[in-house]
Amino acid sequence: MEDRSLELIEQEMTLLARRITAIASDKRFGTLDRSAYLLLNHISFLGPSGVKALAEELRLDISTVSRQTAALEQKGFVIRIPDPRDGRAFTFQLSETGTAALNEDRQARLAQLRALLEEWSEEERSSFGKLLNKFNHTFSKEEG
Amino acid sequence: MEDRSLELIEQEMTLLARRITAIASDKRFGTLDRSAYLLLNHISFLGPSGVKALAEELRLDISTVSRQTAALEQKGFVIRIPDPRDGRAFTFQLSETGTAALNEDRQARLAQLRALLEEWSEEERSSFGKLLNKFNHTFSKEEG
DNA sequence: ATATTTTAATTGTATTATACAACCGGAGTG
DNA sequence: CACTCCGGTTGTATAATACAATTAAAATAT
Repeated sequence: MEDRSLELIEQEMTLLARRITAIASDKRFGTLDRSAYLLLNHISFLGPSGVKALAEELRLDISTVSRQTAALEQKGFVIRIPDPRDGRAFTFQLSETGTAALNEDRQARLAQLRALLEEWSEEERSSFGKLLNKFNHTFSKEEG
Repeated sequence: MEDRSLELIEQEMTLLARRITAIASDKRFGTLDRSAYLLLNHISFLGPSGVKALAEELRLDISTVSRQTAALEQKGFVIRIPDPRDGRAFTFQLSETGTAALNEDRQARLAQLRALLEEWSEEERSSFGKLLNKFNHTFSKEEG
């Protein structure tokens, strides 16, 4: 295996993580805070989910997700549905408000990304998306 | 522009940021905490730098970097060098201890990444590295 | 030359994201 | 039924971060 590729990936990834976090926290884009967007996004992606599943997917402690979903519920973005088969468990699903807020935020982020990647070739964008996707999947397999 | 690529990039990036942060905070790899690694890494990359330059590069508030560099200095990982041309300014440069700690941590991260990307083709790894690098540069141009 | 403004950095304070540990109550199993 | 396991919440602590106020040096303007 070529070490240079690895080194480059490692280097760039470290920086990227910080930068993504920075723009994701930027209040100019949408109204949702970073953790809210992350969670709503994943509930939308996974479908109605309990805190455990969300925590695993996002590599967060269950207690963290518990608090964050409680906050989302309190703001009316998600609805807590008791699991009929298990008296302890719930799933959260997006409310209409939550769906609307998520979409609005997502559009804002997409617009920003679109501007950023304006000068990239279609081939680069497509390839980048696929590799990011593949990386996240690889990650899930090994770590999850 | 194809919206699907954008959407995929946006989606995966959101998740990726969370996952990278999670593994970067994992104490099993190296001894440096996340912010220490990030900073030492960038000092090593940029050469001796002041808090302002580091803050800009990492999109952090100057006060944050000031505290973090102070902590690094206190631990002996960096040395504070007064700027001879400006009585207010300093640069930080890596000490031997700092260099050693950084390298050790970096090796641990590389080993993990190597395992993760074991089954990828060399072409994929190389392409991923280049695209990440390009993305960070694009970012710097537009945002910085 | 002095006064004003700008700048590099630090420090005070508050917030958010997060983890770990203790706990509660329902589910599954011997 | 007793014991253990599991989903979730709550208490508590810490780390990362931002914004505002401050300090002192440098640059600029009068």
